[in-house]
Amino acid sequence: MCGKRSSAAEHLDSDELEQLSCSCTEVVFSKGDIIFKQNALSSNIIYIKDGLVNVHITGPEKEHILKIAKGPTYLGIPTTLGDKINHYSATALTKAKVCFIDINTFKYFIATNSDFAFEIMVDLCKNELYNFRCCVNHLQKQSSGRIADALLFFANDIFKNDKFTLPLNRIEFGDLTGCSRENVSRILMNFNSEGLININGKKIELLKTDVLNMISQKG
DNA sequence: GCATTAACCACAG
DNA sequence: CTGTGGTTAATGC
Repeated sequence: MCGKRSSAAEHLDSDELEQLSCSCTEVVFSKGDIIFKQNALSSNIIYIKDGLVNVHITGPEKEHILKIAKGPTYLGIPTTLGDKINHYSATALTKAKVCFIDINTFKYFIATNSDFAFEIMVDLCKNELYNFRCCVNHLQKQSSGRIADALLFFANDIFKNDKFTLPLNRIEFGDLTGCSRENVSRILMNFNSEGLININGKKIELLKTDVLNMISQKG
């Protein structure tokens, strides 16, 4: 039985949980491992129990990081139910425990348990709202605002700490924020010399989150 | 015009 | 892989 259940799975009864654990395969991925790949066939619902995952897509020009997902969370419901092939890839950024849930079992729960289905819908809705926000931010904020956003995101949502080690290199951080790698370097160094952050390679400490918030909002 | 922003290129640790 | 400097193009006073 799964130790880390989703809020949706809280609505399953013991028979259903039994059924879920029977149709669920747990895999442990190491840092850098590909969990699923864009353009490949997908036939499982992915549930991250634990770990950080990079969700990225190859666009017409270059690679773009859609989001950094932290377990416990579902991943790839849109890419599994929305089409036969994956529209994006997922790569482990840390060691990650992942469950592959059989799609037919998942569909069966959706069909027979409305509380479960509702929780899944809420999850998908929150995701869509988040993506809408990301979309305007990327289009309307300038580079320093987007980078401040990303720093605050890692501190507040991922690590719950103002001091953390960035799990990305500068190129990937650029792919996440929509900046060139050179610009990422420069803006980070600027923040550093202005005393907003303390940076040592990938180790970052946010010193003035109030100013970073200002920069994030002003664009 | 002049300043700002940001991408691209090249080169050095 | 990173940081830096020069160049260039677009945009806004």
